[in-house]
Amino acid sequence: MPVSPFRQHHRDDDALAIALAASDMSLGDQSPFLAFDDSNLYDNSLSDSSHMIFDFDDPMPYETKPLMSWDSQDYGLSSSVSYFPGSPESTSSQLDYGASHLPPHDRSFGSGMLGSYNDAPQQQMPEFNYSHWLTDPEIPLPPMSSAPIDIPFPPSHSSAASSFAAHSDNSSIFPDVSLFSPTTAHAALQPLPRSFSPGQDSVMGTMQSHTELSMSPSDPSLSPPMWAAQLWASSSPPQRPVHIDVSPIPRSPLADPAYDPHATQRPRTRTHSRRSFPPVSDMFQSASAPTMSPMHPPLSRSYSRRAESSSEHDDRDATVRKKKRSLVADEEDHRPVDKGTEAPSKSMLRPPKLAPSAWQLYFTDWIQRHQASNHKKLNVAQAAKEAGQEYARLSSEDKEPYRRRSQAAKEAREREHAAYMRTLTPEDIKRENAFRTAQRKAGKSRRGNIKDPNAPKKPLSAYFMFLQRIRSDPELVREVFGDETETTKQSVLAAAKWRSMTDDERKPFLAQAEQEKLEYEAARKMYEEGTTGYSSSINFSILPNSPINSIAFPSSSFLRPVKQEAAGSESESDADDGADRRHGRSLA
DNA sequence: ACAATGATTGTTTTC
DNA sequence: GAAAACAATCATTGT
Repeated sequence: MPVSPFRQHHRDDDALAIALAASDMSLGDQSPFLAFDDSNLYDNSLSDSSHMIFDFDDPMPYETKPLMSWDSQDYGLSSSVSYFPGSPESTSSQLDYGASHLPPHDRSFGSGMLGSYNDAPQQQMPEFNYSHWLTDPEIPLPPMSSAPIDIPFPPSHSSAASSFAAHSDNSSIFPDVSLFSPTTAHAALQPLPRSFSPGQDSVMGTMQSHTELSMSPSDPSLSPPMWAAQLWASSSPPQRPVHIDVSPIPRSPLADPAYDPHATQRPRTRTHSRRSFPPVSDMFQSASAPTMSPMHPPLSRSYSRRAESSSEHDDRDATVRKKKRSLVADEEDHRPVDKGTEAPSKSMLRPPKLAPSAWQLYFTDWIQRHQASNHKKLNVAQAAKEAGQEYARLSSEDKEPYRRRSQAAKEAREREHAAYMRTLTPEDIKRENAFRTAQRKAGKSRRGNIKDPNAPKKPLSAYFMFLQRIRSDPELVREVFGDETETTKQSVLAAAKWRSMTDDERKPFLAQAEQEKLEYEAARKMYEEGTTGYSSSINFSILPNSPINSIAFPSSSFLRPVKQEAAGSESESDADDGADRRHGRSLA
């Protein structure tokens, strides 16, 4: 049944609070690569780059060493934090994440770890073999270079008044819309075409008055997403001016759950990128970043097996389950495309490797232990079998240290990966997706495209809004899905329900979708113009407390032959009567 | 192709 | 070859 809009206005605040909380949480996202600003970069505060996203166990970094001005410094650092899978004893010491990450440099070095496993002379730096696994969440972080922008909570007036205002206004295009989203509720106060910030000092105010700034939208009529509007609008009372030139990161924490004040202000263009962050670029260039330079053709052995697999090995038919691969001559490999616009023949991405699982940590320990006591070469398959059996026999407590190390590594890797993804320019992503698309079309891979984490998310369609609505309400779940728990079958049921609904019943969802689409378009436009620091990857409609949950749902009772057929009514306002009435009821 | 969902299935990771 | 993490898959509609 319809939910009172009264609740909803509190939800507006809730949504903001959630978003703030999310942004707050992301403060903990302490990847060193997020700490960039120019000063940091140039005064070699890379000191913390011990959270390596480099793949040191690859031969290449050594070969390319001369390209890296920071190498010696960082190598030293990395070794100091390199994690050594030592004995179980040393392992358990890892429980203390404080300083315990420092490896016992004694026998670990001597045994040469897995490096010596193959008698190859890669003792050059055996300790780097696992540095990419290294994760130490507690390595001291560099001082924050920029303070986060204070985002005030929305003023209380944004609550009750707005939706009522919208309701009393029948000329509104989407009469019901204010009920559905926090952004739309605010939109009621500040409709799209209007100047959305009362403060002259607001970011957008500044931008609009300096349209020639590279960071400002070229189209002054362009409105930001409503959430953004609210953001600055709500800062009115004690006006807290936010100038673009003051804040290096003109993005809204509210807007982006992944917001991180330490975050790199991601360069929008390649050239800008290279110019602004040479050390970073070099770093990524050498290890994790897309290989840009034609001087460095793809290596025969990639840095990352994962990356490699996404490129060179994508022709494994195993990855293609149902595609009937047309056996057309594979002509795409004949020309090593580097046109930029065309699909490259290889993936340029070098994301950080996966963190080792508890098992993997155990296994490397195992290998090392056996290597120390047994000079014969081990058969890896045999070793895995034996170690696997031993691992299976371990008690939960015995596994715990490994689990914890794995967990720490995983978290760090996650941060690294997120940081890495944020460093990708739209061009990088375009190129990679072109590659993946080509691979898919050739039947060589099924991997999906990657998404720009900085770009605004596509809005949900009306039907998906509808799905959200159902999933958000256990009662509706029961009503529509019955006992069906499989999501795919639920989709079928929901689709049937959707099809059975009248236009009037769909109206609120359509309106909501329409509204979010507008906001998305605005956000996208800003993003594409490179003006945005705020990219909302947040989708308000899916937040737990989203007002979408309050959309009146056409319950079975509602579906009974209702007289409100309003058949011929094609005008917006007429067609919305049903929804209005429903909300009206709940209001009364 | 992608938005959400989550159980299931297949792939990747280490040597 | 091991175990576990990761990622694709499915089913839907609308853009």
